Amino acid sequence: MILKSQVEWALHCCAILAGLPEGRYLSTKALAELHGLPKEYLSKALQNLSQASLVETTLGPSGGYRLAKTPSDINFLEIVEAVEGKARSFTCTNIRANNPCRPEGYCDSKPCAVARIMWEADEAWRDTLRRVRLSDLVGTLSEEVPADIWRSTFEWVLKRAG
Amino acid sequence: MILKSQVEWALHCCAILAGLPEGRYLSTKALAELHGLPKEYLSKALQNLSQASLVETTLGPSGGYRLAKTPSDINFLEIVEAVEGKARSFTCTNIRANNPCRPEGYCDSKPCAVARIMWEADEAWRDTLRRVRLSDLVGTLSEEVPADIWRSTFEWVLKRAG
DNA sequence: CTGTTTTCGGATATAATATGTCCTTAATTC
DNA sequence: GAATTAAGGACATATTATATCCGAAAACAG
Ligand code: FES
Ligand code: FES
Repeated sequence: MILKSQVEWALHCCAILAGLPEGRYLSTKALAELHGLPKEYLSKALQNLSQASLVETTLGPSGGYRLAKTPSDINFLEIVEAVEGKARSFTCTNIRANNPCRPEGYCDSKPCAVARIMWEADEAWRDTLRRVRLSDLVGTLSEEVPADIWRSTFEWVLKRAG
Repeated sequence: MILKSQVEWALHCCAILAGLPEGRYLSTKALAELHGLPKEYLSKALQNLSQASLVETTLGPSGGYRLAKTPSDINFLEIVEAVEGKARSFTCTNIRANNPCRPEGYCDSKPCAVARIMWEADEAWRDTLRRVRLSDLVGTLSEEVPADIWRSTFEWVLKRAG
C-alpha cells in the first residue's frame, strides 16, 4: 500500500500557490520546473485538483493555476483525496460469505467486524489529514526553510506568474 | 492506495486459528476452503505470518498452522504489517531538493514538513490498529455471528485440525 | 523403509495500477 | 493571426498485485 508520488507533488504545488499574490496564476510549466517534475504528468495531478474545486485555472499566456479558496480553508485531506481518490484503503471482498457452513442464501446484517476495524483505522488517518490546513503547512515551511531560499523562491515564482 | 486482499485473508485466518484448541494445527488447505481462497496464494500470506513469528507451523499430515501467542498478545497491526510490510504509506522523493533557487550542494537538516504531516497520519492509522487485539476481534465475532453458524464452523474446523 | 502429506521457497505467468509521453482541441493574450 | 495555456484522450512502459507451478525437506502412517 503506497500513495502515488502525485500526492507529494500536489501538496508542494499547493504550498507554492498559497504564496501567490491575489489574482495571479502560475503555469504547469513553472510548477514542474520548480520541483523537477515531468510537466505532462504533473498536469494530470493539477487537473485533479481543479476537478475537486481546490484550484482555478485560466487559459492563454499568463494563464495557469491559483487556489480557489484561502489556504486556511483547504486541508490536507482534500488535496490528498483529489489525487488519490476517496476510496478506503481496505476493501472487504466478503470472504466470510464463502464459509461452507453457512445456510444457502444467508445474508449478513452488518459489515464484517474485521472490515469495521480496518475502516476505523482508515478514518483515523483521514481525521489527522483533515485537521491540518494548508495554511499550517505554509506557516511551518516559512519557519523552517532558510529565509534566503524562501525569498528567492518566491521571486522566481513571481517572475513567472501571469 | 489500496491494501492487498491478503490482509483480509490473514485477519480472518488468525481469527479462526484463535479458536483452535491448545496444541492443534490447521492446514492451508482447510483455511483456503473455509474462506474460498486460492490455496497456493493464501500460503504466501501464511508464510509471512510465520516469518513474523505470529504463527507456528509443523509439517506432515496433521500439520499446519497455529498461533504462536495468545490472541490477547497479538494486535491487528502485527498481522497487517506481516503481509503488507512495514513501509510507510507516504514516501518522500525529496522534490524540494530540485528547487533551482537552492545553493549548490545544500543539505536539509530536517525531513520535509509535508512528509512529517503525512507520516503523522500514517502513525495515527497504525496506532488504531495497534490498539485492537485479536482477542477483541474474536469477542466481537462470537457476539455477531449467529450462534449456529459459529458453532458449525468450529465443528468443521475441528474435523480438519491435526 | 516407503509413500503420503505438509510447509517453504523459488520461478514463472497474468492482471491491474502507477508513471510517463504524445497529440488534439479550445480558450486566452498579444 | 500567432503564441501560449489547460483539458483530456490515446498510448507506452514500469511496477506491483494476484495467482500458479514445482521441487525440497520435514513429519507422520503403515
Ligand atoms: S469478510 Fe471482508 S473483512 Fe470480513
Ligand atoms: S520534499 Fe518530499 S514531502 Fe516535501
